[in-house]
Amino acid sequence: MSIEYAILGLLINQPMSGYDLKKIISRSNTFYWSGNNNQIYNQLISLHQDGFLSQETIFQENKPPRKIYAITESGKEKLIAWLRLKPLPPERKHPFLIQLAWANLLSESDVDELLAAYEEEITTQLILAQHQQVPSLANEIATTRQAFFWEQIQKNWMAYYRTELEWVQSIQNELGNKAR
Amino acid sequence: MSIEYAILGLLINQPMSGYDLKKIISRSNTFYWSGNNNQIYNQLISLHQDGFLSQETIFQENKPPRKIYAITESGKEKLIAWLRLKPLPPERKHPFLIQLAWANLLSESDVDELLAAYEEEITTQLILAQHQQVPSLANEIATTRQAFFWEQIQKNWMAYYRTELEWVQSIQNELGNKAR
DNA sequence: CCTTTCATGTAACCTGTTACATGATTGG
DNA sequence: CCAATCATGTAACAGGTTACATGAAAGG
Repeated sequence: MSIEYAILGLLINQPMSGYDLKKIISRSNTFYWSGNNNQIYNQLISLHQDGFLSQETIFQENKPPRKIYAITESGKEKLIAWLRLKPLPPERKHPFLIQLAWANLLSESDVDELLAAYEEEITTQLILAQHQQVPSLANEIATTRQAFFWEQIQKNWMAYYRTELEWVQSIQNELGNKAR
Repeated sequence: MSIEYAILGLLINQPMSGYDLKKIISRSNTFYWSGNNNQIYNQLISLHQDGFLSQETIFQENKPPRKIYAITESGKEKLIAWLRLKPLPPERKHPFLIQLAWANLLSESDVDELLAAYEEEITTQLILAQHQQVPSLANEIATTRQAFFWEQIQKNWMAYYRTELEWVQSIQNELGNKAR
């Protein structure tokens, strides 16, 4: 469960409410979660209970009160200990590959449509990734070192989608050269 | 839930038991599932109940009986209908990117270690993908058209890991050029 | 002797998703 | 007037994982 650490990391830059975290997480695609309530609010409560976060409630006029969470020393230690762990390999769920695996059951034109639809889908994702703003930079750049790492993350997503796009286009080319 | 369709697809090539499916699914990395019992056996039962699979029990000497499942006409229709659906974008879980996002909290040598560990991890995955055998080809090649699609799937995995590897190596280069 | 293979199945659990609920305020 | 924003929270469910259980046979 690394959403736990994404939360701790975001709270290093500045204290925030669950609502703020939810917005950042659901709007970025670096954090691949939907940013749903259940996970974030429950995670905050349990991190708070375990002393990794402190919490302060701020009452506002005409608006619901905000619960602001800040990371504690032990929270920081927990985060840093995790950061040093051997990285896990990335996981991919790729239902389109399952579709392709039995695409021989489809007509040529159906396959063409499938490939075109996938190409479009990835193109959209690539454009979204290009305009993706780095959340931490949106507020205050912590250090140039952090900015460097965030750049690398964005590069990773771009390279990922570009590879996927080139792949589907190469299939289209090969099919085009053979028959049509 | 596309494991459902992975099962239907595998059973198009030939009738099989849950045990056989489990082996194929857990040994290939095209199918990203662990191939655990719960999902496969339950899925088989529910597909059978809905008439998408037929089932026959074969008793053996000195071995437990096998339940052989075969795809029915309506199962084939279900599969083909799904194959024609607009493909979903691939999903990635990439905890290493979350680690990198706050890698500025680590020392330079810790970061170097992290990157080296990730590079090694991906290299291993790449080698595994190279030696990965296509399950359907292992038995009988259905058509050259299917063989073509399976090749593309393997290419996708290879390109995926190669991109990831080049990415991490480019970070190592940039860090190396700056400081050391 | 211990592990693996064959073959099916159950139980408990974790992660994550969608949908719902409240209730005031702002904007098109 | 309807939708979105602010802000927290609950409930139900889907998808997937690990671990356990059985019991015989084969292999190192």
